[in-house]
Amino acid sequence: PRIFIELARSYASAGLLEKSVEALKRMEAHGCVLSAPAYNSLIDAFVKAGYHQKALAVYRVMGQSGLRPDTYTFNVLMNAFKKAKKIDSVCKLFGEMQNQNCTPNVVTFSTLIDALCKSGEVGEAVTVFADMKTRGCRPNVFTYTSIIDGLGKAGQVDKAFFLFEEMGAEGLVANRVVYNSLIHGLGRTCRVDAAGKLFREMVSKGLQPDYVTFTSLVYGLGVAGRVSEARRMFEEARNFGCALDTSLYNALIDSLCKAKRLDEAWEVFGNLEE
RNA sequence: CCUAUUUCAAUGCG
Repeated sequence: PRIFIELARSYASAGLLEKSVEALKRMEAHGCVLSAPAYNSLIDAFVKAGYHQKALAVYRVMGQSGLRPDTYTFNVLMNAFKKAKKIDSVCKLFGEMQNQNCTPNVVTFSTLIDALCKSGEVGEAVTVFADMKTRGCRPNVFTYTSIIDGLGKAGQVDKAFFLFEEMGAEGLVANRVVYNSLIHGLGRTCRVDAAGKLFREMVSKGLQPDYVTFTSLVYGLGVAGRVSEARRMFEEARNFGCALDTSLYNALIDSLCKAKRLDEAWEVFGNLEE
């Protein structure tokens, strides 16, 4: 079945609906069972390629062939509409799956929470977050990252911090992405010292900071007007063996320009061209 | 773009 799914996914990434479904169905002629996971995989491939409508079309084909959509199916579709910024459709699907006695799992809740955060409804996200707990679904690191990021972007860094600590108390191990989210949130609100402290903390735990980490730190220092430190942090990235990404240069040049240190900005810009 | 993935979700830049 593996081969047919892979072939179907290839067609999907090229946006070919008919061909992909045909490839998937072909497995039955070869004695394989065409199951829900196979359809889910194909739907996901269309979502990843940005074809939300075609993903939905496959979902309908699935229903017509008598297969019940499962939790994964709904998760993939909710993610599709989240990416398309159709928050109403995400919520609708969430309700729909429960009408069909399909149980939401931690991915379902995480996706919903992330969708709400990204559409500016952080309050709603917090409600859902509390909801999932009372329904016996434990948030994981993905869930926490979404809500921490959402709160940070909404300027509610203190709440974000609170949840970060709650996460640790729940026995979940913070990874690089959570740290990055919180550091970014702190940087936006000029709380660079707290951001720096977290940076050291993540390093001491053996986590490898990446270009996202450093971009957030440099950007935060720049916004706070602490340009020399921004320059030093940029060098720090080099010391950590972090690839000097364009976004990192961007953050530094931005900081220098804001501080009217244009000569230095040009100089850095010159390094970028090589 | 970057990243990631072979059934699903999280951080960056433009």
